[in-house]
Amino acid sequence: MAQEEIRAELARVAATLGAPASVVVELETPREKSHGDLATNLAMALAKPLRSSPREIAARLVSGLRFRPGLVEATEIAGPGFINFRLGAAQLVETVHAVLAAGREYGRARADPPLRVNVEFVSANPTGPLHVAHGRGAAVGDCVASLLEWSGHAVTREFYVNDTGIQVRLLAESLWARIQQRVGREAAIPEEGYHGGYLAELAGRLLAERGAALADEEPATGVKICRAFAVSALRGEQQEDLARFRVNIDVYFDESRLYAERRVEAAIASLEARRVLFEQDGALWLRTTAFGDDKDRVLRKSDGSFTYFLPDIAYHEDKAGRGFDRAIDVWGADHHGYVPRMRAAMAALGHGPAFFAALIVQLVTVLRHGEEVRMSKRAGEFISLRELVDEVGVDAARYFFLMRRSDSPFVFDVDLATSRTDENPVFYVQMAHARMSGIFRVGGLGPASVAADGVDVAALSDPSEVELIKVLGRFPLVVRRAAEALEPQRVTAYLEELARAAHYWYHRCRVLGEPRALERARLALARATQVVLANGLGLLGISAPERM
RNA sequence: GCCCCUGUAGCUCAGCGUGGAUAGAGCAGCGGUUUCCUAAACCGUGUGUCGGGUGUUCGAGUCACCCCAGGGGCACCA
Repeated sequence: MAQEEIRAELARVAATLGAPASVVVELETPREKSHGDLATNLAMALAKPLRSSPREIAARLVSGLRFRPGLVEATEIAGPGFINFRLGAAQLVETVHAVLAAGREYGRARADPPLRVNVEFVSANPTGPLHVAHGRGAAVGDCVASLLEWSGHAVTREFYVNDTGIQVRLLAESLWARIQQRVGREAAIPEEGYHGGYLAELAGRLLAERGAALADEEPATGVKICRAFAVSALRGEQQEDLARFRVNIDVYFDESRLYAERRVEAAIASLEARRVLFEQDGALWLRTTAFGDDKDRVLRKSDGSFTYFLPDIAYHEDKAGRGFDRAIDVWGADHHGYVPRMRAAMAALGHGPAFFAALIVQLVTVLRHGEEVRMSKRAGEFISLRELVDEVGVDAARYFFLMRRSDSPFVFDVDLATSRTDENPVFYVQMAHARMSGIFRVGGLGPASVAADGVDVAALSDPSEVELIKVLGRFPLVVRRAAEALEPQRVTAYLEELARAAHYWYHRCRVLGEPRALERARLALARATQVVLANGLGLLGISAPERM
């Protein structure tokens, strides 16, 4: 692509001027059209290390640049030292060619070096159905994973299952109480337990499976049976919900495995070897303050039991042990205070700062008919992911969850998500794709039959098509930036911009029935636009409909 | 009390990590054009204390510090 060629040439010339390797060559698309198609602030970034004025350096850079014919039409130095590039007209056709040649692969990149990345998300306790906030985490985690795949990395999608501990015990006791109630006995659900109606339903299923005699078991035995049944049933439901939400988890990692494989002891031993543990007041502490945390943390309490922090450390150490170069966790907002200590623990174990990253997913509130739908898990009333998907569909749900930064609270407007107007961004983007498809349908042409060969450059001269092609050309850069920043909302923002350019072009330029050369050129552009829209939507896990 | 997040146009938000050219988009509003491969689109229209202040810098929405407002977190809980 033109961007990569220009970037490489800038880097080459900068090196001949003695630029340090630490200065990264970045190209951007200027807001102001008169500033050209691409611009770099490289000369300004080099001003300090080269001890010269930005404009002087810019002049030396420009005089050294050698581009192949047709790539760059004009280069100019502007403002405080920007170098602006105006691409040659042939670049437009090259973009169309590149899109059509790469097809479904357009926008994918090769990583250097490719990394093994573990993206852990949702990780809900197996204590109930997934709710809307899990849905947001699922969409974000899945899309971040896809972005990294598109950038050439090897990604594993992972879900951590808390199958031990107090929450699961309370779940089992709550189900046991429901069993007792079913057979007409007085039984109270533990105060801190699970009061949702789904447990009453589970109790019915369990009784049907095991017979009424189950209720006469010793409580200890009964609770144990309840526990196994509930965890398995609820986990199964969560998996179904995720599958329906088009999320495919590669690895479900059970917390119990950490104990079975003695990973917890191994983690203590590793920390011990690094001399970052100390004992105080009968407890075992990790000196996280030596790694940026604001206080030290207990790993093993004075009563001998572990805090939750320790298995979490063991779990992340296990990820490293499985060969992952990066561990990216998608956590709910209530865990954000946990980030510094986990980062500190990873540093204490000798992992570099790039190993661990946490994405915080903020709360979701649901708006229906202009009113907030209140959610409270404790009272057993909340909107499940399933209900939301039933109401708005997978496409709208995923798109909405992805269109804002994950760390800012999100108001999900159900009415907007289901509206068939251009105010609804997912409708607007999908409609652009459907319109491109419509051209081929009406023309009786297979989209795949369109080739860029023989396309007459000069034919695509309307400003709307020049603009559309430039937007198409930016897609690979957008994907790369979104992957680096772990920010899916950059892709939705881009798709809206692309859809806008496509709708604009569609209304301004007819395709079918134009003179032959022009029709061919425009068919190629329609196909290229369709491909990029489909690729972008596919990256987000959203369908690209042929008609709507 | 300490920590984190948020604060940008009437509304919803980009932009902040890597400071850079007159701070952007969508929606809503106002004025106009058109009704054609999909169900409306297009053109024009913005006097924003970038929450406030101080500082660093040739240059700050972006970095540092302080303050204000809203939300979240704080444990030998999970």
